Amino acid sequence: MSLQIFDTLAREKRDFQPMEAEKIGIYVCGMTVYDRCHLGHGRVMVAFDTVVRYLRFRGFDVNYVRNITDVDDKIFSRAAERGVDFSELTTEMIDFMHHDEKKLSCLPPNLEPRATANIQSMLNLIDRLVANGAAYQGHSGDVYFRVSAFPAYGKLNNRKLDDMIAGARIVVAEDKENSADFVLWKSAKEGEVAWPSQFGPGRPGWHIECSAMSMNSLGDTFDIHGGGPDLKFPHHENEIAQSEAATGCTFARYWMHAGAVRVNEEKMSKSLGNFVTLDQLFNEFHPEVIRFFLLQSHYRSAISFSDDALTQAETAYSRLVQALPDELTAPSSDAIFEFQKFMDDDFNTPRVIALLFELASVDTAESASSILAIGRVLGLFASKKEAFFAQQQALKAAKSGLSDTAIDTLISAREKARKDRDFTTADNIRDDLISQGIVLEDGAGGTSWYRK
RNA sequence: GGCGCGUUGGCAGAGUGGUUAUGCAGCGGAUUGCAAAUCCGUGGACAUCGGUUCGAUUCCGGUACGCGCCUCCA
Repeated sequence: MSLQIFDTLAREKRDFQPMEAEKIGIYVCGMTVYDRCHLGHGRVMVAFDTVVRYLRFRGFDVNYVRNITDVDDKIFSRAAERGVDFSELTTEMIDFMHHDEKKLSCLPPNLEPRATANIQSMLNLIDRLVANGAAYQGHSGDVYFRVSAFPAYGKLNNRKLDDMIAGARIVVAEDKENSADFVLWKSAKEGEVAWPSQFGPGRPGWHIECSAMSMNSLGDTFDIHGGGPDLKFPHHENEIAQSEAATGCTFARYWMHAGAVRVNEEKMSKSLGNFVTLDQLFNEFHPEVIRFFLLQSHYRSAISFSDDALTQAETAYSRLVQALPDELTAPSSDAIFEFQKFMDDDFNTPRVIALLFELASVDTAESASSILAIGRVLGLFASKKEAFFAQQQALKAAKSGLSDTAIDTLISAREKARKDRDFTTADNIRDDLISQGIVLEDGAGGTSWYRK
């Protein structure tokens, strides 16, 4: 069986053949650290974490690199607003990011190169581009990539240069030769954060860091390059241009892009202001539920976020957790085979989740272990059954107006009424509790309750 | 204007040229003082028009609607 990956550049599923038989290099564009991560970031984290986990399950030695963009105008202006040094802001946001991804059960990348630590590599790369005519310095001191020097420009996005210029909404800087040329090095104005360079003091353009850092860590050509949907253009197109113009080699062999997260039919984004941060979500839902919610859709399709959708996911996921075994024994080889078949088809996690439910309807130790074994490859079931439900209940208790002791008191009163065969009173108490999210269960050993 | 994607049952969401996706919700039953949970069972779908085909939700083409990118955004 071969693994198929949808390659954005080829615009179709391709058999995955790594450069080396056992080793895979994957580079994912990470966060610009000036604010908290939102669900869209979470989706990219979870999507590529799942890809990496599965490739490792498949026996590959995966070198997962994800950069941190800690040089950026938004960072500088946010830091200035707060009156702090920009590195203070980025350090704080990086901590938050690590905290968030850990909660989502994302494994840390093997390497997290930071732009600030790689300025010299970027300058070296720009040097090569200037030397071979693919870049030039304008009168303003800014250094630009010369798009006309790279005939394949637009190949990732299936765009022609002429079309792009016609529809361009960008203001053309006077010292660009071509409006599609993009900046590699921005010269610093008075008071701006700057690094010294052969082009004068300044800061790198947005795209160059990923070319420099990916080639640094994985080589001129590597297997997979991934990122969020909004990076396809211009970021990844420009990465290809500047990397391939410098090296003459194919840059990334497979391109993977996650789908957007939507809110009310619109993309969740910083500019629309319709985002919800992961941190906010963690106050409402167990992080495993959020991961499950993301995995319920295929990584490439758009996913609509709503409280209701997450609540549905919570119900569904809880049922799977309920079906987990106390300890892992041998899973069903048929189930593992099916799992691999679905995942080999461009990481079809929704189909795998359907399989988990099919397994959950079979009440055997083998199928219960299959659920756990398969789910773990997807990064699910990080908490044990009891811990999961306890954490979930704690989350709900924090939002509830009723304390545990108040509930216990009401339940005792109801018990007394039931003993007296006063079912009207007993049912009134129960209905009252249900309206406050407390569900009672009368079992053989007495009444238990949980928060819904 | 250019490039691209989507439209599946109440909702979410896979997939397939002829056969049950799956989940949530609903309905019926078992169970229960009544419930809840659980278990069993069950109805319900492929935007629209045309083409190819013995047969299309699935392939091809048109239309409508929605969305994304072309500007910072994962």
